[in-house]
Amino acid sequence: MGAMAIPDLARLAAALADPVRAAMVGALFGGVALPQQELARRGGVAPSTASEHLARLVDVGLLVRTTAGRRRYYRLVGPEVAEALERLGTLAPPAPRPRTLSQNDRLRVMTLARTCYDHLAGVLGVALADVLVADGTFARADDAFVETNATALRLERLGIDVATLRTTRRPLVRGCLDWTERRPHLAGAVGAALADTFLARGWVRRATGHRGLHVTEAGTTALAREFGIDLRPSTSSG
Amino acid sequence: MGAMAIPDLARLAAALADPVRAAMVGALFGGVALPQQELARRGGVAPSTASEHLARLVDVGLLVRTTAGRRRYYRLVGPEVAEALERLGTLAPPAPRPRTLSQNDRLRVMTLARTCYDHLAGVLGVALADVLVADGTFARADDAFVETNATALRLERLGIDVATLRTTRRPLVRGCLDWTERRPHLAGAVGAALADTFLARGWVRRATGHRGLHVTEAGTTALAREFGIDLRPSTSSG
DNA sequence: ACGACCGTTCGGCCTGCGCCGAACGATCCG
DNA sequence: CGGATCGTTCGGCGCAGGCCGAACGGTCGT
Repeated sequence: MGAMAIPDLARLAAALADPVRAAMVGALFGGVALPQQELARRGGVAPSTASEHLARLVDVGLLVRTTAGRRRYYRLVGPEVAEALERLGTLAPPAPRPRTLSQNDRLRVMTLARTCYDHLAGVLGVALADVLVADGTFARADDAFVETNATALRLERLGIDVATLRTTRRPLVRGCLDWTERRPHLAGAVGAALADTFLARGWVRRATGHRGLHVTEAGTTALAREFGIDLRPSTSSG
Repeated sequence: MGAMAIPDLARLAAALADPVRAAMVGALFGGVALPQQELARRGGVAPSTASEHLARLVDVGLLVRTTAGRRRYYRLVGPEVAEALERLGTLAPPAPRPRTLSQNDRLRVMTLARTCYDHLAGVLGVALADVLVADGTFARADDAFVETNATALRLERLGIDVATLRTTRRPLVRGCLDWTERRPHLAGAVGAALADTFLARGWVRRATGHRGLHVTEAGTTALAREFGIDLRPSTSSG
C-alpha cells in the first residue's frame, strides 16, 4: 500500500520544504562551509531554531557538520547535492513573478553569473560552456560534456593542467543543468578549475551574502578577448 | 534577507514533502495518466483530501490534469519531472533500513526492473545501457549517452526505427541517473522505444499497483540471447 | 428526466512543527 | 579562573495544513 516509489522522497523533500532550510541550503550552494551563527542569520531565525533546522538537514544527509573550536561549520555533502537541486530548480517556474526592486537586482546578478557549488553557472556559465564546445575543447552529448583530443591542450592555455585534475576521484567534466538558462554548464573537476581560474585572475568577484558573482571590468575585456563572450543584456529581459 | 537562492525550491519541495503527495507522484512515475479516484486510493485518503493534494501538485507544475467525461486524469507534466526526481532519489539513502517482508519483495522487484516514466530502469535498465554501450550502439559521456554511427543500424535489428524517433521533438537519447544503481540508464525517445519493444515482445510485464516490471520466462532467455544479460542475483547484494 | 457516480469546495477538527527564550555545556580569552 | 561566545536541548506557544464528512455541480447510464 505504502507505495514507496522513490525511497524516502517525501522525507528528503520535507527537509527542503521549509523556506528557512531552503535558504540555508541555498547559502551553501557556493560549496563553502559556514558556521551555525551565519546560517541562522541568513535564515532569519534564532540560533536555537537554526540548530534544529541544521540538525534535520544533516540527518537527512544533505549537509555535513565539522567542528572547529567552539564553532560548527556546515557544508553541502558534495557537488551532487547542488547539481541535483539545481536540476530540480529547472522544473519549477516558467515565468517568475514580479519581485521587489532589491530582489530584482539580486536576481539579475544571479542569472548573469553565480556559482553552483564550486563551478560557474548562470548566463556566464552557459556561455562559457557553449564557447568551449564550439572551439572543440569539449564535445556535447545531450546535457553532458565529453573530452576530446583537444581538451588537454586547450585547457593548458588557460593554465589548467588536466593531468593534475585526473588525480582526483572526481569525474573530469560533468554537465549540470542550469536553473535559469535551462541548458547545461560545466561542472566536475574542470568546472571547479575554471571557476578557480576566473576568480584567481580577477575576472569575477564573489558577491557578499549570496552566491552571485560580479564580472569585473578586467573580466569583461578578458572574456571578450579570450572567449568572445559579451554579457551585456542586449537581447535579454528589459 | 529572503535569500531566494533556488527560485521557489521550498515551494516545490513542500509539494513533494507530504507522504500522500509523494505516493501520488510515485504512482504516476510510469508515465500513465490515472483518475483522481485511483490516486486517492493509492494515497489512502478520502476523495476530498486527494482533490486538495492533486490541486496543489498541479498548481506547482508537476502534474497536468485532463478531463475525460466525468473523470479527471492526472499525469506527470513530462519525462523531465520523473528524471529530476529520480536523480533526487539518488541523494538520499545509501543503506536502506530493514523492511517488512512484503515491502522487501516489492523492493526487490523494483530494484530489478521497473519503469521510470516511460523507459526501463533498475538493474535491467542499467545493464541494458551497459550492453548497448559495450557493443557500440551508443557511446557514454559521463552520465549521458551519445549517438554513434552504428546507432541506427543496431537499433533497427531490435525493430526500432531511429528516423521515426527523430520526428518527435524529444531528444533521441538521454541519460537518467538510476535511483537504485546510482548509474545512468537510457531515457529519451530511444529509452521509451526500448521499453515499448520489451513490453510488446512480452519480455517484461507490468506489475499491478506499482511501476515494477516482471521479467517473463521468455524475457529471461531473450535477454540472455540478445544481450547476454543475466539478471540472477549472483554477485549482487548479499 | 432521474439516479448513480465522479470530483470539487467548504467548514471544522486536530496534529505537526516552526518559533522563541531560558538554561546548560563547551570553548576560547584575558 | 571568570566572563564572553557559540551552540544545543527543553518547554511552551501558535499557526499552517492535512484530514474528514456534508453539500453541490457535472456527466453518464437508462
